[in-house]
Amino acid sequence: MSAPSPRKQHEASHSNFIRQIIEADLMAGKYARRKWNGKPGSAFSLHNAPTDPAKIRTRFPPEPNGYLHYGHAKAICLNFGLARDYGGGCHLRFDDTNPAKEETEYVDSIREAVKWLGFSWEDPGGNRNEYYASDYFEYLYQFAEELVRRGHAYVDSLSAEQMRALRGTLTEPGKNSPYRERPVEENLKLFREMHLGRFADGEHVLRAKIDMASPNINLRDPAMYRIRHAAHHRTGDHWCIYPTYDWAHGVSDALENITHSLCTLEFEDHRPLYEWFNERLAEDWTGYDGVKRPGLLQQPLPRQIEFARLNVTYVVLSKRKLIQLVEERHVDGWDDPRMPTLVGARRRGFTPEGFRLFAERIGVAKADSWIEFSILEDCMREHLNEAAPRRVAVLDPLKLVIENYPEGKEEECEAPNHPHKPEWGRRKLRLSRELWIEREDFSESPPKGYFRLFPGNRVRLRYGYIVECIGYDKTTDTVRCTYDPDTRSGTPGAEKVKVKGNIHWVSAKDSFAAEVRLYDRLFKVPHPGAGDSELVPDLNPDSKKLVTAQLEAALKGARPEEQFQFERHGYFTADRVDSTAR
RNA sequence: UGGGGAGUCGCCAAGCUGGUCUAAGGCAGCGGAUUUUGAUUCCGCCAUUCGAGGGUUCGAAUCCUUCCUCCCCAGCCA
Repeated sequence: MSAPSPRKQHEASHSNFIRQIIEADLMAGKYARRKWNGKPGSAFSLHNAPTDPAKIRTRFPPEPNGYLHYGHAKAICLNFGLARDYGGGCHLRFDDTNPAKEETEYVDSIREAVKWLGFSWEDPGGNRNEYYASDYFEYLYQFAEELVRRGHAYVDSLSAEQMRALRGTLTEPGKNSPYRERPVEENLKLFREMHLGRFADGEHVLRAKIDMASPNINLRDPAMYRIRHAAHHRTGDHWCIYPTYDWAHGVSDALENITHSLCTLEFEDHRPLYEWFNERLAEDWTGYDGVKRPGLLQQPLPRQIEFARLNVTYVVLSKRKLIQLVEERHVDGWDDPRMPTLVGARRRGFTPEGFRLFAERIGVAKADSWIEFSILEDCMREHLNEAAPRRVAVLDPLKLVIENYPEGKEEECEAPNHPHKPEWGRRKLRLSRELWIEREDFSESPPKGYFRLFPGNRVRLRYGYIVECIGYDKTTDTVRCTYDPDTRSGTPGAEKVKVKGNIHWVSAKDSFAAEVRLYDRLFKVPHPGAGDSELVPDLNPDSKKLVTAQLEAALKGARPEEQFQFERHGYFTADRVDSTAR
C-alpha cells in the first residue's frame, strides 16, 4: 500500500570512472573469453581451461609488512565491492617480494581484517583465491630468462650509486650502462649464476632494456631482480634473488587473470612499465633459430587503473608516522583505539558496516582530496544508531537524594532497549532514594539557557518521576530534591507537569562502578605533521580519558565487542582486549 | 626547465558522446515539525555557477586555446 519513501527512491549516483571502464569492458565483451582453471598460470597452462566464470577479477594486494588502516579499508571496499557488483572475484594477494621486510604475523592480521570488513576472496567458481607474489617466483624467473633471451633484459654490474649517477635527472636523459650491450649468452650465464647464489648482495642486478633517455624515469632500464641473501617468510632460503615490485606485480596480475588492477595515483607513471613487461611476455617471438614461440601470458592483459588514495583530516596514515606513534609510545600499540589501524578502529567501536558506508559515501576519483574525519565518525554513528541497544551510564557521578522518597523503597521503571524498535523489548531500572546523576546535569548557578537541574528548577528523571531541586549540600556533595509522585512516566497524569529537562540516572544501590575510556581524536589539528613539521606537537593531549562511571545493572554481563549507546552520551564498546567488568 | 596526473558549493562527488545543467546526491550548515536522549526521525533552504582568460557554437561544466594552482616521479621500497 505505501510507496517507498521518496528519499530511498533516488539513491545517490554510485557512478565513478572505474565503474564506467568496467561497464564499457563488459559491454564490449573484452574479457569474456578468458580461460581459468582455478589456478594462476601462463597462457600455456590455461590453454585448455574452461571459460572464466568470473566476469571480472580484481585484487587487494597488501604487502605483509604492517597493519592495515583506513586507507586499506577504502581499497578493500573498492576492490571487493566491484567484484561483488559485477559478478566477479577479488583475490587476496600478499605482495611479498621483499624478504627483508615481510612477516607471517602480518599475513594473519591482514586476512582477519579483510574478513572482519565483511569480504570473502572466494570467487563464483568456488576458488579460494588467496595468493602470494612469492607463489610466482618460479614463473617470474623463467619469464625473466625468456626476456633475457629475447634481448629485453640484461645483467648490469654497476653499483647502486653508479646506476643512480647514470640514471640522469628529471630533466636530463640518462646514459647507458657500459654493461648494457652484453651478449645474450653472457647475460643468461650471469643471471643463472645470480640465481645459483654465486654473487654477493648488490654485485649484479637484472635490468629491463628499455630506454635510458625516456622522459619517464621508470622506463630508464628499471631493475627486475636484485640479489638478497635473505630468508623469505614463505620460500625460506630457496631464493637469493628477488623480483622488484614493477617486475612482479603486473605478471602476478596477469597470471591470476586479473582484469582491472586498481592502485593509487603514485603508480600512474609506472603504468607504461606495467604494460611493457606484460606486452613483451604476451607477444609471440621468433627466435634466432627461426622457431616461433607463442606468447607466455593469456590475453587480454590486465589493465591498471589508478585512483586517489585516502586522506582523512586529523588522521595520519603514512607508515612512517604510524610507526613513530607506536615506537615513541604516544599510543598504547598498533591496536590502540585511537590508531587509524583497522585493529584499532575495531577496539574503538568502529564497525564493518560503518566502513562500507564510508567507502560508498566518499566515492572514488582521481583528484587528491581530504575527507573530513567527522564523515567517518558519522558513518559509524549511522550504523550504531540502528544497531546499538540503549543503556544508562553516569560517567561523572554526582549523588542526588530524593528527600521525600521513603528510605528503603524501590520501584521498577521500564526503559525501551531502542526508542524506534519496540520489538527489542524493555528492561527495568530500579529507582530508589539515592541516585547518581551526571555532574554536568546540575548547576548551582546555571548559565543562560541551561534547562537541567538547578535550585528551584524541575526536571524529569528519564523513565521516572519529575523532581524539583531544593538545594545542594556542599559538605556531602549531594543534590537535594523532592519528587512529585503523580508524575511517573507512563502513568496517567504523568504529563500534567511539563518540564524541558530530562536527565538520566542510575540507582546508587543497583548500579555498579566500571572503568570507561573516552577517546577523542588523536590529533588536534586537521593536517598533523603537515609538510615536514613535527608530529608530536600536534597530538591532542586529551585523546584518552579514563573515568570511573556508574553503569546500570543490565550492563553487567556485557560481552567483549558488544556495543551500546549510553543515552545522551554516545556509543561505547566493551573492549575485546581489555574489559574487566566489575 | 622533463614526464605523468588533478582542479565542479565549507568537505566529498555525479555530470564531461555540447541543449533536459539557472549543475545530481551525500556530509556539514541554516530554518521548522515531531520527540521522555539539547540525540534520532521528518520537512524546507543551501553553486545563474563549474581554477582564470580567450575562442568555436543559436547554445559549453562539457569542444579548441592560452595561462594559473596543486599533486606524483630521479629505491637494487611497495
